Amino acid sequence: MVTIKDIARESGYSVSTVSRVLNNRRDVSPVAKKKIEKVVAEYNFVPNNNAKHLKQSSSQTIIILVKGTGNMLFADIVEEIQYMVERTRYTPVVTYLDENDDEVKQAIRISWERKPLGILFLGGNPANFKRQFAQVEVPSVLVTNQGKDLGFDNLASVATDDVLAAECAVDYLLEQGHRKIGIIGGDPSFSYTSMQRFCGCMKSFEKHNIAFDSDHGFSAARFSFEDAYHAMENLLKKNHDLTAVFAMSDVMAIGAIRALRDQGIDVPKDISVIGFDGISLADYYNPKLATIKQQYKLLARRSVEILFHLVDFQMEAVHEVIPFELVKGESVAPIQP
Amino acid sequence: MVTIKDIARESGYSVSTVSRVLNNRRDVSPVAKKKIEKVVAEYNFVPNNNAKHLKQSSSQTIIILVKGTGNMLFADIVEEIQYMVERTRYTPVVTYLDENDDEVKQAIRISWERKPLGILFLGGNPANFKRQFAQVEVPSVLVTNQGKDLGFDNLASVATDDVLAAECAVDYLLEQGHRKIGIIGGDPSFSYTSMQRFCGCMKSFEKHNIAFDSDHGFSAARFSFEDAYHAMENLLKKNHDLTAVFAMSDVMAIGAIRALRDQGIDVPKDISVIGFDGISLADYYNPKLATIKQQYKLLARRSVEILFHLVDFQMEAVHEVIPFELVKGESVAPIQP
DNA sequence: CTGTTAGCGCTTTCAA
DNA sequence: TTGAAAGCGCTAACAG
Repeated sequence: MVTIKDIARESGYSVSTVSRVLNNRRDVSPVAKKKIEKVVAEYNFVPNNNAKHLKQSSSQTIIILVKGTGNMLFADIVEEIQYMVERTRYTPVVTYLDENDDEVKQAIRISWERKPLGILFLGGNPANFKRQFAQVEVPSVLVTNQGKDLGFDNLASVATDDVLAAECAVDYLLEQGHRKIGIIGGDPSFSYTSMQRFCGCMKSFEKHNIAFDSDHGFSAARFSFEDAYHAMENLLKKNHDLTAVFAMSDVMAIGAIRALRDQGIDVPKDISVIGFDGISLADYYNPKLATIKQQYKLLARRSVEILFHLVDFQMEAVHEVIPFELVKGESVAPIQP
Repeated sequence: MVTIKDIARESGYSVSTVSRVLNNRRDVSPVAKKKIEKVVAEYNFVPNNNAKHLKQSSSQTIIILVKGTGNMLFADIVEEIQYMVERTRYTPVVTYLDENDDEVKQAIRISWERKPLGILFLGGNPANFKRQFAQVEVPSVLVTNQGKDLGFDNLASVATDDVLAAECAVDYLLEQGHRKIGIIGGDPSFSYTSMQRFCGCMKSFEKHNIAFDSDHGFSAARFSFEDAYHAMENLLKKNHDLTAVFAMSDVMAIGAIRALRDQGIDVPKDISVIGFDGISLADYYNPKLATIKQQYKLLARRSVEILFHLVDFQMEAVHEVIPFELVKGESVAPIQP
């Protein structure tokens, strides 16, 4: 492999001058710059990042840590964030983590290896933050999860109010006359988000004086079509008089609708279904999904802006709530008396 | 940050012994191992990968290079590949590349930085391979793209026959009596895959002696719901007597169906639509998509097996074609005479 | 503007 | 079984 030394030798300059050119420093004569760039191109030289980051004491990098590759809402947010960061003097670096990874552990490792200026967390478990976030010294923003209760002064957050949004979804079903409502969602004891949304549902039921038996009315699933499909089957078995379902994500809603249709049950004529997230697929599905639309562009924009305030001006970490929107779609119908 | 030196000092052993323990070498006394592991845990020590890879002459890593985060077929394949590699003595590392990145350039950089044993390319442009793949010295497999014509002896391939598969899709539409067929796909001059699939369509038309005017009958789009939606609108404007559409991906098919329905056109009663890929969403959509199902599990399995043959036994690079399956779904109906 | 020098944290000989 | 020492390729003072 060709190294910076080779380039130095071939160009007749020293390694440091080559390094300067590679990093676009201005304290290099145009002649040297030109000559070195020529040799670099000729040899197809690519600097070794390991060596670079090993030595480098800081970078212009913003890390975007995405937990869950398959999350379509995150995909939209990431794209928007990348677009925004790219047009600043910082460089976005997207890193995808497995659902089972500890995002905070990874953040610690990455901060120490890459020395980023800031980190944006897409998805994440508050438990992991409580345990170790103190070791992350880099300004960070928790996106789509509230971080106020965590109380770290280098951790801001930008999120939809999951409790309120779920409450609103169930309110809508109740307003349409539904009383026998099923819930499909993530396991509240593992997924904080699911727990929040579940609480929202309960608030709505209580407000309307409706009894809800979670043994019967709730069925747990991971956030996939297939799991939701089975959860819906499960729900049908345990409840013979359901008229509506709240699914904690649009993907789940679609899995549920498929399960219903496969049993000859029409949506929304026989059973209404409302989802959560407002991913683009929701609009392309048949029927168009009723859902709680998270404003992904605004989530992205505010996250970046707040991170930059932390990075550039050492501003205080704020916790911002982004309003959601109830999209009525076509998958919910009123109960006919 | 705590480094290997700190661990050495605290444990009373030398840096080399610590390094041995960290890398699970067997030439360490159980006593030393135990003591060092205790200190490592206590200090929450994580080795710096930059330093590690900088020095390390080889690793047990298999790199999975995925071009296109949003590709749902790739998501399925990646998951399967990861699962397979994890249960061997190798470590899978998934790296996502932007659609605009040069995957071969990245492969060169990564080989040089990470010293992997092998690389699996998901997606990629033959032009990039022609230009620079010679510089990749690591055994590789091109997944979902044919690599036979490229003629590199360290590049195998495992793919669906795109030409044949597209031909089969159009054959099916013709068999159902359709004669006015529109095509939505990627730009054949940029996307090799799209070009292949387009050729397949042409073969079918020629075989059946059907004239096809690509100015009218073809509309280009990127592989997204939205682009396909507009491509479909476009197609409708230019053709008033369409009875069927071949979309080069399931995502495109869904975008197209939405566009049709939004104009009051029913699928499949008024116009039939067939997709390509066989992603899980195809089964969950309404109507269930007619599509060409790529056997993603088999693609994944054979890719890994073939790569291991290259790595472990320096076997010759083979080029395997994986059979596809025509799924009839519900989105294609015969023409009623 | 340019070169010399001293490491970054780790792995890997080589000796002991 | 262990340790000392020599770098991996690069950046970042510092001196000129």
